[in-house]
Amino acid sequence: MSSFDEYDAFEASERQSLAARAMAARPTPYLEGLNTEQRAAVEALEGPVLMLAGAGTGKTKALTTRIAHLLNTGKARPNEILAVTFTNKAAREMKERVAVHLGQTIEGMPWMGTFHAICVKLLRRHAELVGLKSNFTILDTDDQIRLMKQLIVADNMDEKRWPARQLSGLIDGWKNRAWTPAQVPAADASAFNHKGGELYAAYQKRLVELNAVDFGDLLLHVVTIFQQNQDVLAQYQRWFRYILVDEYQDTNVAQYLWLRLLAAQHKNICCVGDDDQSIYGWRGAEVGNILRFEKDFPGAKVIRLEQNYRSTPHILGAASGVIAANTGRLGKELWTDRTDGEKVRLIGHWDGEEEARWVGEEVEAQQRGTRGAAGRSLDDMAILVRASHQMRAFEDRFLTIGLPYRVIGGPRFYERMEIRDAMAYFRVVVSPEDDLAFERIVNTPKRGIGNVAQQKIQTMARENGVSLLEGAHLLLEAKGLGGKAGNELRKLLDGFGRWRELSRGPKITVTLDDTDVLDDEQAPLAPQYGPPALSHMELAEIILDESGYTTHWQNDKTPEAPGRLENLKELVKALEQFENLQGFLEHVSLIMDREQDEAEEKVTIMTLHAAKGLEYPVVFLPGWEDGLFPSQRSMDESGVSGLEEERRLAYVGITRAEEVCTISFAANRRLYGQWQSALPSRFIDELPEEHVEVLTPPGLYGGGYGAVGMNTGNMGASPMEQRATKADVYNSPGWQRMQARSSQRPVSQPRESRNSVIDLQAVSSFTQGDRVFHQKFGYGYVMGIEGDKLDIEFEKAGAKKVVARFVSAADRADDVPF
DNA sequence: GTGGTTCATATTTTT
DNA sequence: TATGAACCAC
Repeated sequence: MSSFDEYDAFEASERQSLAARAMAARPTPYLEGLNTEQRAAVEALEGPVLMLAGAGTGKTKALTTRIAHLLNTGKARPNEILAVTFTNKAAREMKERVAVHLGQTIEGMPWMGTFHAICVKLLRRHAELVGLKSNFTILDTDDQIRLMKQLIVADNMDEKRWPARQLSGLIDGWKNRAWTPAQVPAADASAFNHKGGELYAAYQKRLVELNAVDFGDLLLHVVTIFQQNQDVLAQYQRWFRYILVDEYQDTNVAQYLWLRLLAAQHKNICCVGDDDQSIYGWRGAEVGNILRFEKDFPGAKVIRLEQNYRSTPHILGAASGVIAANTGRLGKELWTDRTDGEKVRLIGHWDGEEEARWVGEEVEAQQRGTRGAAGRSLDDMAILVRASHQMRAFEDRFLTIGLPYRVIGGPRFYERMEIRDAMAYFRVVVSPEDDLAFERIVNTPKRGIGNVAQQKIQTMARENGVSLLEGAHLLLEAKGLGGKAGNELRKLLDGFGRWRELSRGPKITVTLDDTDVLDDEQAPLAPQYGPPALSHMELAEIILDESGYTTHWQNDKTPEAPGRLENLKELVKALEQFENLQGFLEHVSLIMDREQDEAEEKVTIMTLHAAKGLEYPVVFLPGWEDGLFPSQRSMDESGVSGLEEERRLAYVGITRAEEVCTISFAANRRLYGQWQSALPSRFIDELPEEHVEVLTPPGLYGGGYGAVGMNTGNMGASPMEQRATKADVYNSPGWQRMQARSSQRPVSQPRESRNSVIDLQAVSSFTQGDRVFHQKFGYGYVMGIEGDKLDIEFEKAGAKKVVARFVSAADRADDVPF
């Protein structure tokens, strides 16, 4: 603690001369090539700064140049700058680019990283202040849910009616708001069968017992420590002279509090963000944080970066037109001095498969080169969807035409079952008291240690107040488990004993020097053993082999098995970069991504969320249908703010495109095995006409069909009816295919919420015996009417009482579109 | 304790 | 449709 005061005193005078000298002596080549606003953002080093940086305006450039400038002018040493990002990727990129600006690699910027990585570092130093030991483990979502399930069962609750997933979501939400169990408002705590608050408290207690934290805890604990220990907070407040935050619009309350506490001393905080790109409200991000910045930090400079270096004017115009419909924006309009480029292209299709087929052909056309233009690389094209299930149509299509593609998202490397299993083995070897890991693999692969045996282990462990592994030892000693289970457990325990021996060399005695510096890479853990005779990679292989885990997948006949073995090999290879298993496990919990470098050119398919921050020359935005995008669920759950977040997602999507942006929609789509029809997205109505070119879909003549949706406010009649004749549709290849699949013919199905005309008809016109359709229950007949409720006998779902407006008439005409 | 069956369920996701 | 979890029969 005192080291800080000394440091301050020592530095105070020296710093000034240092800065003066640096300014005078060091050139600032990195300032060249910045525009006026970027330069202002870089040079406003003192005091709070809000950098409102629109898409493609050189935000990262400004941010990294600012850091370079801080260092170059001697305002701060590398270890006095706190620079936070959300993803490891962003942190990595930032480090690299700062180094480029300075023309040298920067020696240790230990406080540049994700919120979580920085919090781990802080928490390991001060763990004891929240009842943890500094070697706490970080649980993944899997562990978290298993733990909660145990608590729910222990509370005699029906785990089916009250799923652990839901509790986990609830508690995560509370942690995002920086609520400890004691701080959860009564109204919220009574959620989850009035047990939410209690279960949260029980969960936190259990975590401390396990010396474990979940992701939310990383921030929550650090905020708690700061709030309850003025002296600790004061250290860091003084230490971090300059704070920079990326993607500020994505911060949640806990992160906001964390930043506000740390910035309170020097107030040199620079937050960069774009309220128009706030798309993570559903996971706790508070747009309010960015909207409120000037109030939180009086005298803040607000700098807007609006000159866009990415996209053509038409693309920007289309994006601006859409986002303009949102309210409560900080206000910002992208512009460019470019004058080239084609309009945003809009095209409607008969169904999702036709849409996929068209996109496939378009990708191939772009690859070959169109209208004399040079062909493009597949790497330069991306298909951005709202929900991952939309990817399938494209994958299917691309597989059949042999178009190479890559899917971003889906289960990450470290989230895969086999990787988690393998890591659980490592965890037990490294920390024998890791009960959750032990539980995970005690019977994986199947070795006959089932529920009953596991219960016995649990009981033994609990009665003696020891870990499960220790409990298992006691159980065998007490001869409490015989037969196959006993034998197998014996073998497993012997294995763990052996592996643990192998994992460490001879015991040596070392005194832990209690350093209090803040600039080391990580808090050193005292080594108590010499170097082992075996490399940790060899050890990992031995563990996986001897435990029978490798064999398990070798014997597995499912098509995924070879891939899983491949992943296990990858895992062992990944160990190479770490000194030992422990080091690996400590880091890996925070690094879930592991992008493999691919040589082959591929089109990218991903969600709009995953695309934030990326850019592609050619972008396809399929599935712009009301209910899908904007998503019905968002609108149902969050009303107008949900719709506005969807709109921001549309904005993010369009602004990913550099040269060519193509929006499309389909009139019919198969969802959960049922055909659904939909109207073009309301966002399509919001595209300014002058920036859009309507393409004619294949198989249709007369054009107009693709123009649907350009007129706003069309109620009742399907846009298709307005613009396309039935003959157009019947002649389209999509329709003909549809005829062939008579069993799965699409049904026109009015949606519930948007079209009030249909709703009114529905309420007023049902009589007994009517054939009706319900979104969830399918077809049925009205058996009785009670006010606005109908008794319906559904063909599949049986008898239900349903509110009339959720049901539509299903006469024969409804079996055919229009 | 395992394996096959049925049943419900169905955004967006980083750390 | 298709996936995962829960349940029941061996």
